[in-house]
Amino acid sequence: MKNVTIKDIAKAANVSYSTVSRALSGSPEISDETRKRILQLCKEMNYTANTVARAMVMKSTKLLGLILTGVNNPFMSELAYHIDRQARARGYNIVLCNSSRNLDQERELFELMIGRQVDGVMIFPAGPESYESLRPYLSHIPTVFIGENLREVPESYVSVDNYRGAYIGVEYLYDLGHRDILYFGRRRGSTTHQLRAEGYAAACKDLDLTPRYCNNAFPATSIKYGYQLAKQLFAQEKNYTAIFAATDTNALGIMQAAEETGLRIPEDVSLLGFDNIRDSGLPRINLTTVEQPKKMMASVAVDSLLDKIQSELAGYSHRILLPTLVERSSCAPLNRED
Amino acid sequence: MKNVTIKDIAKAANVSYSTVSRALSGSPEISDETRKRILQLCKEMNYTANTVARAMVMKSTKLLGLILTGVNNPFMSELAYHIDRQARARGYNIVLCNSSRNLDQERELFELMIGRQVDGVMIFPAGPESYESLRPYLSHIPTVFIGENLREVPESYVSVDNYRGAYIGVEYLYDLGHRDILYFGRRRGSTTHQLRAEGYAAACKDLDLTPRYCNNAFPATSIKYGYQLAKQLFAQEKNYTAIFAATDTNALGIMQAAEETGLRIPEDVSLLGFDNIRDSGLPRINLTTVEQPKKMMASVAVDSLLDKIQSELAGYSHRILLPTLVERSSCAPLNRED
DNA sequence: TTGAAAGCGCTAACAA
DNA sequence: TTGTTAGCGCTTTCAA
Repeated sequence: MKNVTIKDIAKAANVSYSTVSRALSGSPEISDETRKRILQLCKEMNYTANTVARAMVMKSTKLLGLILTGVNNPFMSELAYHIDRQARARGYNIVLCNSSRNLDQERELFELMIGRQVDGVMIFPAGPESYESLRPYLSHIPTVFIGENLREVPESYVSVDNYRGAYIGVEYLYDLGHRDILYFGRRRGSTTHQLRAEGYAAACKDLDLTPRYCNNAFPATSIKYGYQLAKQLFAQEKNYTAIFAATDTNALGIMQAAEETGLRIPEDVSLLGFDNIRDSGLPRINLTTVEQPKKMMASVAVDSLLDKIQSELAGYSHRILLPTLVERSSCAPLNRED
Repeated sequence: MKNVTIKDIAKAANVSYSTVSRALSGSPEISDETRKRILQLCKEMNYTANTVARAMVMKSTKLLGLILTGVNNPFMSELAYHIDRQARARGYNIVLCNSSRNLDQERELFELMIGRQVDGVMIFPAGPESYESLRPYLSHIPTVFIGENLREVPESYVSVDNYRGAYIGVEYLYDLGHRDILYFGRRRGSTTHQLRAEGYAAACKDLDLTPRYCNNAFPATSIKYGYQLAKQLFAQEKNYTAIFAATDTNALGIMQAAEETGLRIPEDVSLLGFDNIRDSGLPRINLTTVEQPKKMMASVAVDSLLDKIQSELAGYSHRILLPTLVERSSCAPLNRED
């Protein structure tokens, strides 16, 4: 079970162990002949370099922390997948942790990451308070936030232009003929949601539409909460022809409530989502939605982080990606009789 | 940016650094007074223990490798979530990697894990060949396989009783009145699938049913392949009243094809899945299915691995969990007129 | 081109 | 109860 070390190789090759190190690291200060001989020996003796020992002297673990609120969430699991691929291509591995949207845990995880000497961390924050809560650590370790817009905060993040996404969504519905568009699931205490609501409001203003809201007082966004909210909504009089859901999970909840209520989508009401999670493309669901480009976000997140690590520069960057509309079949043109 | 070390604390406290180490590790060979003083100082000076250095002398990184074919898959992302929670509760962290079902990458990943000195690895194998392919490493590092049954192979694994699951599924359909049950998506080259097919066949035999198969010649299981296969199937004459899909993703593909064909589920044909992935519980989908208990699998996987790590024992264990039926609305009773 | 030796931050055996 | 010291496996000066 004991692994063979550089010393074992040195002994076998009858050289000093610094020579072996040189052979392995591809240093030029070594003769071709000895290098070959040593490399050959390494293969034969089944040598695997000890990354931990190397990390200790190099002061770099080639490890990146990834803190998510939960990988089980389909949006995040896709993100995680792409982040792993991108990081690996750049020679790094991922230490994955879930905060369960809990600020205390989140802080604990950050300390853990620091103790583990990861070279940097990517974090999908538990909430808008995360920044304040994590601030003491941010000067100790390169960090990039993902997903949430931190706005004026002087830390790196990558996210989608949520304002613009909502704006695009309203335009799409408008072009389909809709004039009464309900914004469903507005939630306080989330910058992301705040920005989406602002984009919606702006588009309404520009297109001369009356904004209507169905606010989400629940502490989070989920299918269940979306469902409960929609049940209440459908019990009231309907003064809209289209619903713009703040998130796809909300939209999924709406679908369920609609089905039970006998409301047909898109015949009786059009439904537009935001995020384009995996579920939205499923048969029978086919939700038209504003997409967050997850693969791109992952790629940009890793790149930003590595830039930050390598440059030693204490600056920060805000990378805002443009969302696009993914057309499926939950929105229909409105034949207005006016 | 430079982190404070045990030496800095020692200097500040005016003690030797082994004393600091003792204070930190909760050793009894130290006076309460100095311990308190040191701990206080650590807090003030913002000391975080360097896990890498500790790992080096302790010969344990408290890191567990997790190799999946892809976290973006909903089944695996749930598994990963629970594995992280369970591992963390036991003081370990997860290094996550995706093999993309590629044997070469899988092998590379394994070497990487060994180099990183992880204490053990959990792997959802790329295929049934994985065991042979990874064999050379298995003696170097405690490993447990997840998901796939390896049958007679002398390595630890945790999986669901796929044979029994299929059997239960047929019984359920039988109790609903179905006598003509098609097994959809049988695939060679996967022990898991093989076992499910065997369970199906055995149940048919015991219940005096004629087994019917719709084989999957595609290299993997996915919604897309399920859809393509189902399209072919629905073009032929229908000699069954229920379809038992080998996996939920297959079932999802069937749903899509059925929709296009005008076949109603469950009115025209009942549909039963296997796995209970997250999507199956979505509104409008509501797939009745045989569940793999993911949380339990995660928990058992972590426990088995830690047992193996701690006991130093070179044995292995096969943990087979019992699947259960999750009833939703894709299966209907059959009113037979016989 | 190679070897000797220091040191990364920590634990633990041994001395005091 | 505390200090001294060796050593984990590696990289990297500095000498030879």
